[in-house]
Amino acid sequence: MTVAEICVNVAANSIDKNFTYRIPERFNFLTAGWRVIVPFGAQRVVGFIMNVSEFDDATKFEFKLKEILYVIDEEAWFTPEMLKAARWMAEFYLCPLSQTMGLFMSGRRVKKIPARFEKIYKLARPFEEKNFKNKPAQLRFLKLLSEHGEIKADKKNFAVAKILIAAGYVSAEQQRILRDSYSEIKSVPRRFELTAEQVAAIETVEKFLTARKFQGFLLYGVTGSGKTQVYIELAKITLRLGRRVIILVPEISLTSQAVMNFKAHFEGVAVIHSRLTIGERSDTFHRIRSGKVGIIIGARSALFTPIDDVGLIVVDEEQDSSYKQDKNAPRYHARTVAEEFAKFHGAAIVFGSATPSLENFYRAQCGELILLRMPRRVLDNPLPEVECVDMRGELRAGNRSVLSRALFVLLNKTLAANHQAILLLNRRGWSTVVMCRACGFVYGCPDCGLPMTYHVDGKLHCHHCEVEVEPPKICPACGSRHIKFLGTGTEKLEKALKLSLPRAKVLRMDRDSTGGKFGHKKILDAFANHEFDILFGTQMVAKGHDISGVTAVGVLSADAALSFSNFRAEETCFTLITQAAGRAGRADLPGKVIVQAYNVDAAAIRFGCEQDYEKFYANELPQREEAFFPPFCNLVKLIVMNADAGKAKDFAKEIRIAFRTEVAKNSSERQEIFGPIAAAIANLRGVYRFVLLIKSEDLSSVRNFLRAHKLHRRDDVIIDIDPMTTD
DNA sequence: GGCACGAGCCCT
DNA sequence: GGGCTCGTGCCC
Repeated sequence: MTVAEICVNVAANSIDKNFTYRIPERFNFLTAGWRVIVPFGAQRVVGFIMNVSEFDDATKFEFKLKEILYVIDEEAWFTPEMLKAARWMAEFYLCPLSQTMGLFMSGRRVKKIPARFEKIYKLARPFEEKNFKNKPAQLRFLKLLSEHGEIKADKKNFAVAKILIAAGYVSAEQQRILRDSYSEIKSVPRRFELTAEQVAAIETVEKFLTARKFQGFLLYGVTGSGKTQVYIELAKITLRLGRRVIILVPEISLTSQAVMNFKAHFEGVAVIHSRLTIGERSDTFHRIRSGKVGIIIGARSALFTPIDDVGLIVVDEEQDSSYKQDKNAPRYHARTVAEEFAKFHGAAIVFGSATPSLENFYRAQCGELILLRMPRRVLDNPLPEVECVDMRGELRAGNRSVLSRALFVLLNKTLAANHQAILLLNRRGWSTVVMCRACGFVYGCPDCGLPMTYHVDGKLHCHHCEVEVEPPKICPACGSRHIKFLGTGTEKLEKALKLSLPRAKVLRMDRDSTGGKFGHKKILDAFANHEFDILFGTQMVAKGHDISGVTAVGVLSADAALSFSNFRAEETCFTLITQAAGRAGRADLPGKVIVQAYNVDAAAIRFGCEQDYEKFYANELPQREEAFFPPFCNLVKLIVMNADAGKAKDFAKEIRIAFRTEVAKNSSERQEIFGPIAAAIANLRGVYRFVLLIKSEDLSSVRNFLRAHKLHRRDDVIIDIDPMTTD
């Protein structure tokens, strides 16, 4: 009798084991990696074969064995490397195996189902409250429905909805989820003379590529030092060896740029990211499987492309926090996962950055990663000159504008010379805070409580949950009419620029102005063609593009990031300044940068203006060690949730006590736990959230603890390994 | 996720 | 007593 160990594709934290099914004789070809349909309870679900084994026909199992019903594909969907990777991820991030397997299918969807649907409930006919006197849950649900119009089906509302559907009050519909499309980009190769440093970097990596041996590298090259050209040369070598290449960029918006660079040199380039349509994705997968593609470019989900024999993985701008999936499970860091995948494949992994993450630079110092330095710009272009402006001085001098006098002068000079400028202001919208002058009440999002931003459309937007509401005319707390709109976002900056530089053609780039297909690309192309003089916007204006006419850069509110009580605040601030400054003067024109800040003495601002990463690193590292933060510890964040604040807090305290007695006391390594404290989002749609923070030198004992208490199987606890924030 | 089961609750 | 609600635990 042949038996398969199967991971059922059911989205439930409570399932953390595989199930055994008999393989009928007609499916005797099945091996690990195939996708099948199996009976599961009363349902039929998709299952992934993890393992196949033989048993004596007389062998009795403790349970009644069921049979595999159907086979989905014509070949195994998962390669052995993919199975290994999914298993490793589920263990490392303490999430269900089906979830990490799902990543390799771009979600849990199965190929043969042509489109993606979600079940929603709608009100079918009006209801009267008096008819539901003894049915509080039904009434609550009906009220929610009439409020929101429609509600997504989930585990909690299933039972109530079923009753109401039977009674005719509610109808259920399958709603199709549609996605954006992506099309082809063409470009012409540019000839490059490699610098000595580029050649040295390429030769170092090449040794490991030809040996097909795993090794990690940190390509530390200043902005404009030609990192992309190194990636391209390494890709050529890898393809010559008959192996594949994965190029990761932090965001989907940066794929166009990367694709353009690579298409100039290679035929088989595929783009994979989460916004491809279903048809495009399956076409791309088909191209990859048929061996026509050697290079995959994309955001973090490109790691999960069905591809075998990977020889090189590049993680460009490796310090970027977009590589961490924070909002939903599995909360993985693409940097960590990419490196583990490289190990499975015997591949080289190259982390590239002008401002490496402290974690990786530390590892390079320790010799764990091989450090490849490129301290000079190509063609010996000079780094731009940076001037820091103290905005307190501007106020004292009577300048209340968002632009300092120095920046105003620089912009005028730049315009007069017919050059271009980039301004960075890392906040969207018009006003960043809406506050009552009488009592200090700050208007928060009805869902998550975070401060709401006023936009020119006249509404308050929550930048966290996309909620929009009308701004209050009177203060909801004290009734005062003195509502004040504070802080400056990109929309207000736009007006300020148009007023003070009326002849300049200005172009705003932020999440609100980059909607639709190729929103980013259209804006950057228009700017590169010099249809505009000043490009301004959020951090996306500072990321990885190379526009030759830009000689001036302004960083407004450079110290804004420092106001967050995050141990990475200094690093984020430093990186932003350096990356923005790097946009200036990349061609033969010298660049000039003005950094505006209040807190001009902060180390991040000082070293940022000097564009000196290593000084910043030398200053920051001892502080991390002193405070026992990464790279000196591993962080694990637990968010404990409950509609009852007391219950959530009590449970969190129980966990803390257990951790201290079971782990902290018995470990020879340093193990600490802090909290519970209210989470940054202290209340999400009526559910209270408390944070416990674990700092550990030995993650495995932390994982054992979490498993022993089955915390990873609960729906009221979020486990975030290597979180980006500590609240 | 979906479903059965059963303890507890209100109704007539 | 009976029907309904809602939480719990199982599914090879």
